[in-house]
Amino acid sequence: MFSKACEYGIKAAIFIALKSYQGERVSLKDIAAKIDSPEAFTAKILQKLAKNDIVDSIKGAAGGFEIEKHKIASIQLAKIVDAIDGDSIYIGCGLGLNKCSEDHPCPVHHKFASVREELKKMLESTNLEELALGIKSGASYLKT
Amino acid sequence: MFSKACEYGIKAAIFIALKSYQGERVSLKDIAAKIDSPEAFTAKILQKLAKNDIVDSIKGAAGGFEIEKHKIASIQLAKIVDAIDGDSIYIGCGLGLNKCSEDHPCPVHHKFASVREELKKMLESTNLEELALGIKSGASYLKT
DNA sequence: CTTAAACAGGACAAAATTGTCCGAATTAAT
DNA sequence: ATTAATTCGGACAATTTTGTCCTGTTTAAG
Ligand code: FES
Ligand code: FES
Repeated sequence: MFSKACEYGIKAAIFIALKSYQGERVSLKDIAAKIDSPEAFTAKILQKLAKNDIVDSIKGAAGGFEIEKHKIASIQLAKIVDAIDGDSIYIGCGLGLNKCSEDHPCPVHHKFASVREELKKMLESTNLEELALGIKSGASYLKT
Repeated sequence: MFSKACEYGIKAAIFIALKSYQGERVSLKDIAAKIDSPEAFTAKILQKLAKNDIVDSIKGAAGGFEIEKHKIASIQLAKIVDAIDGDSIYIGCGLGLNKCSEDHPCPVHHKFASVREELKKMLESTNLEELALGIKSGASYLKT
């Protein structure tokens, strides 16, 4: 469904949000350990998140990643997915036609488009804050 | 969402169903041309569909692929997807945890699982016959 | 100022997916 | 029987995705 990069990106963002909520800045090493992801690969993904203004990266000793507290609740899952995987999941044809359209639909268009719309709505209506709270409360987990 | 292999597989199955409905057997070359897919790669996928008893393959001159008419309406999209991509799309965790479960859910589990369930229902409730009829009636297209 | 901790980013490597080629086997038609 | 049309399947190649490594830069602390 999502690429590995996107999975790591989502988990990393959640973890950073959680820590930022508690006023802590986290290092790459910490992130990778907590979400169980390859460190160097995760670094690339964090660069993308930083370039897309989803997380802030601070260089130098005592540096790391953080998200401004007031932004946490306003970052939707959709924004992260879009930053990493692009928008093909929202607008691409399920059977790989050049372009998904009502005028020239593939055989599964109508059925597929509604599921895709569900997914889109879900991603747009879910924000980092609620996801981070789930981790904090022990209701959900980032690994294993 | 689906792999390329799966996309080709679905389109191929629809085309074969359409022709079988009209009592015609189709060759690999024909299929690849009509669904706009690489021929040799499509051959591999058809072998998988044949091994999974979704299509029948007939060797030799005047050979090709077909689906028994009476089976067309009973072949669900889910069966094709499962044959080619496996069941990870149904049972895998959206964030890549080893195992999706209620007991140890990832942060998006509840939201994701319901979309996934929608997808599953869609795939299970859609059969080759209706898809083929869409093509036959000109309501949908297999390429461009 | 020096050092150590951290991110940035380019080059590289491994693995998975997608795609190609070709010889072998099968079958219908001549 | 021979030939031509066709699928089968193994080996290979290209591309994309995933993952690693190393050097450079930034910055806090001593
Ligand atoms: S045209 Fe295929 S999903 Fe819309
Ligand atoms: S645990 Fe992640 S989707 Fe169920």
